Amino acid sequence: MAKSDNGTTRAGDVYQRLRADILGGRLLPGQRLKFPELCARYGTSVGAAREALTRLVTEGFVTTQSHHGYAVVPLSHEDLADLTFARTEIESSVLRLSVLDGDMNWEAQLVAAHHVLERTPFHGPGDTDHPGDAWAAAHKAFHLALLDGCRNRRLTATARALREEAALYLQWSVSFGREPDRDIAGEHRALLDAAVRRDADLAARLLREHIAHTARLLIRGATAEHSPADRAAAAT
Amino acid sequence: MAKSDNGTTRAGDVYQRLRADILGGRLLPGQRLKFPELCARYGTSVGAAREALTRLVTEGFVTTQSHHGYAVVPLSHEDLADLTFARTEIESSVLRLSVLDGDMNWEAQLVAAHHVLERTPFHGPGDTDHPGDAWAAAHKAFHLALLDGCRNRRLTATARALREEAALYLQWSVSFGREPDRDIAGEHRALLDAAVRRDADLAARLLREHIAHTARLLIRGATAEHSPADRAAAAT
DNA sequence: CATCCGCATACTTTCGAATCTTCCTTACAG
DNA sequence: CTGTAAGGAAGATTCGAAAGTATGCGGATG
Repeated sequence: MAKSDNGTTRAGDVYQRLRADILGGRLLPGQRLKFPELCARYGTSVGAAREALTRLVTEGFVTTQSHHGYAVVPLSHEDLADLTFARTEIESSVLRLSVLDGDMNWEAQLVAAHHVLERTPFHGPGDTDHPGDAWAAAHKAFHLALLDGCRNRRLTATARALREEAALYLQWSVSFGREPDRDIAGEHRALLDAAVRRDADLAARLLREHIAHTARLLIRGATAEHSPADRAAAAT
Repeated sequence: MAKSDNGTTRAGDVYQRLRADILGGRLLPGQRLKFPELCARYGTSVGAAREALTRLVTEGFVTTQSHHGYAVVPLSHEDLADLTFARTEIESSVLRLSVLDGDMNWEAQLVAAHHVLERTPFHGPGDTDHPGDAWAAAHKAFHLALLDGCRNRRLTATARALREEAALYLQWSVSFGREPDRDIAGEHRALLDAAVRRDADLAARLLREHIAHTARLLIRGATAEHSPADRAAAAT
């Protein structure tokens, strides 16, 4: 939303590192963020940490209560459902607009992103449960490319923000188990086809299903094993 | 989005007052917000002002660039079009969900809000151009009541945030001129009827038109007379 | 034995001067 | 006259200790 002044200021620096640590799973959901710890961890003063935290609060990665400090936002099935539903609504709307508004350059970038995604192996080396980093990056790039045709800054911004939040859940999903009968690559190809053929309604519908499908897997995985909240509590 | 800790902390207090001053038109769009001025105006220290500003940035009321300070967000026709389009998309979606999900209590609150709106005179005492404060409040309450049936926190939060942003444009619209053939009260009544009759699609369509209609008036008024940006620049 | 009160501790919040960056003015050379 | 560089002023950012607030523990009381 706001093109924050990252990198050039101390506070912006801490903000980025803190954000990366939360999204990267190095800080656990629900974990309290105390100033003494933060200052030691990032080698800054209280003021800088405070500013970084207030930004993360408005982005939904951190919660706060007066005089009770800050904490990484806790994960819950309920919240995942809320987030997923919001995403299906907004992302599909934005995609529809994207397909209607997108110019040829958008199409080209989209095809390019899909090309990369298609040729990137799903699994990282060794791990057969989680998707590899390379695939995750290509996947994200493809979906952002899908939305990029939409001319409306506010809509694309909210869609992207929700996607970032969803990344938190992906990080903490115990098992990103693949359904045997699911064909993720096929879903992406179908999305690409609908977009290039300018079938906005079909594209929107496909995206709704795509998101809902992934969310179902996450919820099932989290329910089957320990919930993220449990793990966080245990590790604290 | 975040239930910020207003009121209980110093920074939260400044945040609220600053926000009210921007929305109330006491701070001009595009105006720079320098720390010495702010500290004098609100009787606080640099730190508190800074935190308030960072929050307003993420809400879209203030902009910032590294080492270049903060400023009230500048208004423009382009941005108004962007905002209006985002609102038609999101508010209509949320209203559809609201009509589908809302329970009897929601219905009751909605009817109550409409009752108040219907009996509040449009014009304040004297002024025949701008709507009166009482009407504006009732109008806002009615529209919020419309959206309140939606169970999804994120969607309702974004819809409300966009409405707040729109309030900024309303504040600075030179002439909220009424079209002779427009029947605002009738539009509201139609919205209420569709909602109570649970016709989600009709309600959504009516709301789209309602928002677009109002925005057209704003744009026309702003184009006819001085643009808000001009006035802000002149007054600076 | 359970409950309540007060104290000690840890943490959050606040402050404003010191530091650093940027922008504007002015002087100088080409 | 134009373009460039140095100096100065204005303002943004940073720091960390002081002040304020909650939490948890221990002892006293019913």
